[in-house]
Amino acid sequence: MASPEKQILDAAAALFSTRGYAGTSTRAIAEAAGLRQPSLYYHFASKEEIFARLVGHLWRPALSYGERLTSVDAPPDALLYALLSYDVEALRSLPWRIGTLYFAPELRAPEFAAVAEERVRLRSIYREFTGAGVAAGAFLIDDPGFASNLLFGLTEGIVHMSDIDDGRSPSQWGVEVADYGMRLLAAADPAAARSAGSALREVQRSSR
Amino acid sequence: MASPEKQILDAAAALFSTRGYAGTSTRAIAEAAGLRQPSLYYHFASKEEIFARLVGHLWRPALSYGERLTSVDAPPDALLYALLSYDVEALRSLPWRIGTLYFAPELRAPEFAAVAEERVRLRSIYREFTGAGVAAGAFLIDDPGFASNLLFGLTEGIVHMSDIDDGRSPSQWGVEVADYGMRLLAAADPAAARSAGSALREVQRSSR
DNA sequence: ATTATCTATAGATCTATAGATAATGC
DNA sequence: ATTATCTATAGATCTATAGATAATGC
Repeated sequence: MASPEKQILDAAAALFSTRGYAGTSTRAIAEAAGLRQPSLYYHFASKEEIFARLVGHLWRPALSYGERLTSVDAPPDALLYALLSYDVEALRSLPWRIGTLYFAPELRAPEFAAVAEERVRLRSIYREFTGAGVAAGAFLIDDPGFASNLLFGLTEGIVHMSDIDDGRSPSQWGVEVADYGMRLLAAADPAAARSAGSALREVQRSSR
Repeated sequence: MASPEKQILDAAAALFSTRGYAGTSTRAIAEAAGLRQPSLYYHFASKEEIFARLVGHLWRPALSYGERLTSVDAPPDALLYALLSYDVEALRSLPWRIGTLYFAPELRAPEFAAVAEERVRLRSIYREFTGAGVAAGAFLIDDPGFASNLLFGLTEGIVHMSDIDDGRSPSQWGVEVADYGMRLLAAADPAAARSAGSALREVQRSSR
């Protein structure tokens, strides 16, 4: 039997992501977790704290990985491939439809400025790798700012495809979306980006 | 001076899209529209009716256009180019950040099944044109189902870029995203798709 | 008479706290 | 004594209705 905290967080994740934060009552969370409404407050100080526990680190894994990649000596197309595939795999691995909380209006509130800032930093890493790739002639497009925004938007759009459950595993989603990303950027040598990018992923995986 | 209905809808659009449906009170809407809370009910039967007026037709323009395109005799890459550019232009033309309501959890409620179904139909048109393009050798990818989902996700991701206001007009957004869409699909002849697709847009525009 | 607003308020929530209770561990 | 729950409830909302009021148009 899972701990009460975990049961509360699971119930809240399911409810917040289907009905939204404001549309979910503490009573609904509690009952889904098998408790009475006031018992939540023994484990969490407030409804907002429950939400913060769920969304406080949404971008963290991809951001950490991206930041580590910035100090790796590898071609920019490989770096971007690795980041894209990691990011998408992480999104597809999220439990419930928790990724849809990326777009919860409450996340834009001042209390969650830190979360929003992590998103901005991740986007800027996409931008950096795209720009470096264009400069190096690895991506044959001419507007890295616009293209990297589209690419970032594409990854965020992934969370709305959680209703699509073809048989693909999260890691297959990662590499396939990364392949399409290389097409979108008109990669000069997508096969090289793929193999070098996948190699960077392996390094990541084994260093855990 | 705009009509009270319009002022209410404008206020509600701004509030719903920044705070969400459940997070917006009828009092907040009324006061933003310059009325007292109960006066809303002279114009609308319920809070939900206000929401329905805003989101009831979100996918309609693109869907209508897409359905008209299905009976046009043109190469599939041109059809897809036209649909993509139209869709994105329409999204970038929405007032406020109303497009973010595409993802409001309330839209998944049974009352809005008709809206959700329009989205599904639009997605299936994307799918149809993509499949036809692959069959005709116009798109050099091998999984039209997956690719068209990504493409559709990309357009939906556009609404989250409403904070990005580079100088581009909605129609520039349309053609540029369509250009990137052709890359994503590995179009065999993107320039042809662009010129034929743009021509289809012109026909559309002038027949209004 | 109709239109468009208002004040007042009913009735249903909702979050969070107070304080009782039972079980566990020293 | 501490831990984890419970019942009861305070106090603040929130949606929607009732019914008064003022202005407009026949």
